[in-house]
Amino acid sequence: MDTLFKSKDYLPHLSVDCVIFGFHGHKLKVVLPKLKKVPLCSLPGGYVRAQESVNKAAQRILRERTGLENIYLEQFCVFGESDRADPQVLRDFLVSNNISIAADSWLMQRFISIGYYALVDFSQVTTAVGAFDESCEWYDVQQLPDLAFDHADIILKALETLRLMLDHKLVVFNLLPDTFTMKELQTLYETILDKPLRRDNFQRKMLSTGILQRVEKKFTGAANKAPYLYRFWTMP
Amino acid sequence: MDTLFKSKDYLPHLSVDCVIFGFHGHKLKVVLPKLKKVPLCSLPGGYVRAQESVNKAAQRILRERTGLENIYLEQFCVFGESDRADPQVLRDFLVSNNISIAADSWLMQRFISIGYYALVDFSQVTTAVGAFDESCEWYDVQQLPDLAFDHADIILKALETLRLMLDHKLVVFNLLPDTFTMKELQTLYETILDKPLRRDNFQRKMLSTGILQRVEKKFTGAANKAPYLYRFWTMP
DNA sequence: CCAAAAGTGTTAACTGTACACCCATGT
DNA sequence: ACATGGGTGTACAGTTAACACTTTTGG
Repeated sequence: MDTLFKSKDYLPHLSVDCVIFGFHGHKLKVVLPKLKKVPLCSLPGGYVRAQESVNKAAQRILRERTGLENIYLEQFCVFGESDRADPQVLRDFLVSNNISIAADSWLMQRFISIGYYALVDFSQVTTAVGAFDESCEWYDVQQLPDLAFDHADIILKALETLRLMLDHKLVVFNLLPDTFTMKELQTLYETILDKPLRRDNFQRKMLSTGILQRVEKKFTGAANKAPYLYRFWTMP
Repeated sequence: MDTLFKSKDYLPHLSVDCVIFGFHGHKLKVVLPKLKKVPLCSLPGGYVRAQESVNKAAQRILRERTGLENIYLEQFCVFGESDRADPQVLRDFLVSNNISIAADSWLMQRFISIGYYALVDFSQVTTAVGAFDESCEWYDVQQLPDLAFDHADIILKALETLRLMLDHKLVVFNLLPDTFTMKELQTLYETILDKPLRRDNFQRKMLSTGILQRVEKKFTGAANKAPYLYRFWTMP
């Protein structure tokens, strides 16, 4: 492990954790790697290189986990409690995986974590299993697995921030494919806010913002009127 | 300087900068220490102790600068560009003050700064001049002096965040004395938002929140109706 | 009585919500 | 034809913005 992460290459005591949100099957999801040999998941995270900006580090970590570039990414909170990472959890992980590192290694020290959340198009992502991961999968935000350290708190705080953002920034389009139906957009809003919205008024509200471009009709084969497909209006 | 800040006592590469907002004479102000011997101000800041939470560190720094406890304090952004602190500025400061520290001292390294903003009652604060400060004064936010590093950006970002917060959190009362007139509260809002508000509607809106307690009348000796004094309603 | 500033009543404009109906599509 | 779900017209309610009037104070 020390050979992978050399202390002089990274800033000590500082980590970046990413809450990667996706939307699939009417559910809000997050990417969580499962740690090898211990029954815990963690947030995809990493360290900041000595000459790398923190934002760039977050982008790099995200790229390593999802293969995606140019992703909507926002720093939302710093987690700086001195006891936020239970050392026993880390020890269990190291022992279970036969990893021995010096007790005074920089990896054994206290870490302050900078939390980022990313909004990605679920269909575009192929999660990458890291060196210390058994798997790396999408989990329903409402049914999170057991998480290491304070990572459940971090996800909760990210979700809170996302809800606040919905009101005054149009960011959720990053969670959808290029074109989508009004119904899909509404379901996404309902999922994030965890409350039902009126179909008719939602449609009007969205159209009134002027950021939706009606593209074409979507014929699903279902016995009903084919909905329009919309595209998020971006400057050409 | 090395004798004051021992590397093992603090987390390296990590600093906390506080934007301390106050309100006086119809102006929004911030506390800024002026550096000794160089024509620059900086933000009141400090480092995080090895076993101290980041929030606690911010509180401590604030206490050292203003003497106040239990202050409204909120972490708002991390500043993590690798080139955010111009090394020449730091060198000039050190040379001008005849401070010699090793080129590889932890203080000469790159720092990631965690930005906090504080809202304080101007009249309660007596600013404390630090060891490396020539002075420590209140400055008008609209007329900031020259600032070291990226500290002007940090103040701007803090102000933006404060404006956003105005809408959905009642925080500004921390900037006012215990009792105040409706006019003073309105002026504060106008100053932060940098736009005029209607006197009549503002009054109604504030009263409708139910958080204002009418206390007594304030006779100023002016040739007009004496305004009521209000108090921010806090649980007993 | 007048000027100045505080407080309140009233109305118009706007926004959000609910109910309705019409439209398109496949069985 | 009809069941299903998408799209839109409209009316009602609640909120916000604007104007006007009254009240209080000292000169």
